[in-house]
Amino acid sequence: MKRITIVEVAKRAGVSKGTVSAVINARRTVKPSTRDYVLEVMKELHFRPKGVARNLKNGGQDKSIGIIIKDLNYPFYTTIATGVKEYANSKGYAVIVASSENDHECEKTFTHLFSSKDIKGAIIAPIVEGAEIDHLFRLKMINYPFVLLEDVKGIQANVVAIDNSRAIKKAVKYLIDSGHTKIVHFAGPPASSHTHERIEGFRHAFSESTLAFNKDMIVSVGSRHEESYGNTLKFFRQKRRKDYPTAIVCFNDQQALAVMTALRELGIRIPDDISIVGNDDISYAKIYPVPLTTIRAPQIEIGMRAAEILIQNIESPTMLTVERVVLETEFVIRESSKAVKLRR
Amino acid sequence: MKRITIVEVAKRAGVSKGTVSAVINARRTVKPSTRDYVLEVMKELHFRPKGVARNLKNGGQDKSIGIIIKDLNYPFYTTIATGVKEYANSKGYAVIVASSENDHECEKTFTHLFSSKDIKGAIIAPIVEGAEIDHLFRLKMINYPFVLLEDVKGIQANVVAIDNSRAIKKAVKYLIDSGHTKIVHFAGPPASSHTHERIEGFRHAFSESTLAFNKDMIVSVGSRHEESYGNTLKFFRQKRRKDYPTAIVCFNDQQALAVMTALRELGIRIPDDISIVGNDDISYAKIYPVPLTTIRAPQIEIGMRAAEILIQNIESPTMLTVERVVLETEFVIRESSKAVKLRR
DNA sequence: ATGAAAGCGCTAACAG
DNA sequence: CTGTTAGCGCTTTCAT
Repeated sequence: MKRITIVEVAKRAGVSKGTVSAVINARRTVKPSTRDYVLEVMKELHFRPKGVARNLKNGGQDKSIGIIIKDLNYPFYTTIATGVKEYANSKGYAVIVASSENDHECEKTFTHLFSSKDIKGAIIAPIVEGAEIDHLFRLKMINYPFVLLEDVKGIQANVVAIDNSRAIKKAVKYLIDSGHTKIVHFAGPPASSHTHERIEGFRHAFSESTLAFNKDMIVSVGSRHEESYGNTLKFFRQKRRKDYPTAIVCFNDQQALAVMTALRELGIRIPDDISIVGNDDISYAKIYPVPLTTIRAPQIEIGMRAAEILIQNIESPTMLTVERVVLETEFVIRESSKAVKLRR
Repeated sequence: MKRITIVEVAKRAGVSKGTVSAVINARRTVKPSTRDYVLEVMKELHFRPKGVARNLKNGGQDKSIGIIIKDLNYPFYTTIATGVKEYANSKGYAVIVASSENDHECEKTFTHLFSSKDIKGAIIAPIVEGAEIDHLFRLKMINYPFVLLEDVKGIQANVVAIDNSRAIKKAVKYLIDSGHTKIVHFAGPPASSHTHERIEGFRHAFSESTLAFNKDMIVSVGSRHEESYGNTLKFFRQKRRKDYPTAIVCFNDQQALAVMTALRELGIRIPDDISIVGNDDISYAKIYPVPLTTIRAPQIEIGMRAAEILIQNIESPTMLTVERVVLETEFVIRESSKAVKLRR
């Protein structure tokens, strides 16, 4: 059983391909009666014209780009996508978004899909774990324009990112400066490069202070809600109260929320007992149970810059040099953190 | 200046089209030295193979569907999309999402894009305002499978939706039963069909009670944050305290947040002075400044059902009968509402 | 290991 | 108004 084509329809309707084509395209040059009949036959045969074939002749003029994010439900990413849309739309590009949900296969699938559908280019928040990057090389081979939202080792490509290390450093410095001495970092998923960069930043902050860094200050907690919530509970239950940290630097705002929830459960007050600092500044951070002190990544700007670079590459007839832009973060102090009073 | 094709590359590299094709497809039948040379030429010419042409021969076997939502940053929609993914992935389909951002032209663009790229089908949260639905008719004409997330007058199509009217009715009934007599509805954007259905439900609830409905109980407030916030302020400022309602039924959770923010500004306490009821139950509703009493729409289930129907239609060789499924909502009581005590 | 040629399914002129 | 025909840019046998 093979696919039905325009030829079958033509034959069955007793007209020529050309006519069928005309009715598909709603051209007014077709006599209503034949038009209706052809339509009827199309319905009968359940004929679906193949877009790909239609586009071969004239096509390729649609302007569309794609963005592959890691989590459709994390506002950090959808806000970046909004930035992308903002710029892209202004240039006449439609943007479609796909989410890998942190699955590497999924990311691969989408890069293939985009290129094979002639989506003109892609912005990719890459999974960096297994360093499996054949699919990115493939894109390079076919000169498919793309920009990464995170550095990927081993490939030279456009990147727009933030300096995670510096961002965390700023936060830790603030904490230290405001008197905290028992600070821990609740790290993200081991597979994420963000996790490592942030750990690095945390560490560095100490090397620039009088406090000593110590491996126990890094606690692997993860970022999904259940996971982070559970790990936080565990962390505190196996500690005596006097060994509690006075400040927690969280991997991101999502984790911070789970941590807050757990602390509340444990009867630990924020910020009186413990200060919490998030990361990202998603739009909901300000309405958190306690409005969250956090490190703002300029999400809209990230999206816009990425889109700008991407579209430049798409429209350039020649190969452009690879760009790498690193955007600044901003430390936003809200109510989840405070200076430490002298010990009781 | 015309587009570079495989022919130019072949000519320039002194090989045949077939060979170039082979290197593009990373076939191992090409001698490394010629492969490298061809690659070089490709780079030089900045050649981007056209996916559309590649897919014409074998293609059309990729499994992909799209969903067009109205707001990329409203968790209600992204959660539906998550439901879609869940089901679709289990059937081997990739899903891409597009957001119309409430713009009708945008919706149209995406339906065209999807069908012309041979995305196999679409789930659409339609803008219903201007009843401009040529694009949907076009989809029907080419037998393109799609399912709507909202009824659209004048077109017979698959729909999976919730009963907005009944949902609100439940909420209002609860409010009335718990002693509220001064209830208002903050309505959504006039263009949305949800707005009208919800107003309808609000109205109906009264006809089934001893209280009388009155036009002033419906206040057009909108759903975007700034707008709702401003309108709420305005509403209360032009009223004397004793004329304040005791309960507000909000259009959706997003609006409810803006309303809460405004009330706080005005020194009105929730739920002591006024009860607030939202609509949707987005995941953040439970961490609102005051955890929000709301009407839960089964977002994941909506997505999954829609995907199921869509994929059935995609895979069926014959035309299936149109389905219309209406999912039940659930009233979730949290802390933003309470029974009314006898008047002070 | 590479070249030559026959399509893939549709659209776009032109003829008629 | 409708039929005819020549492609669109690539993939794929099948020879060589």
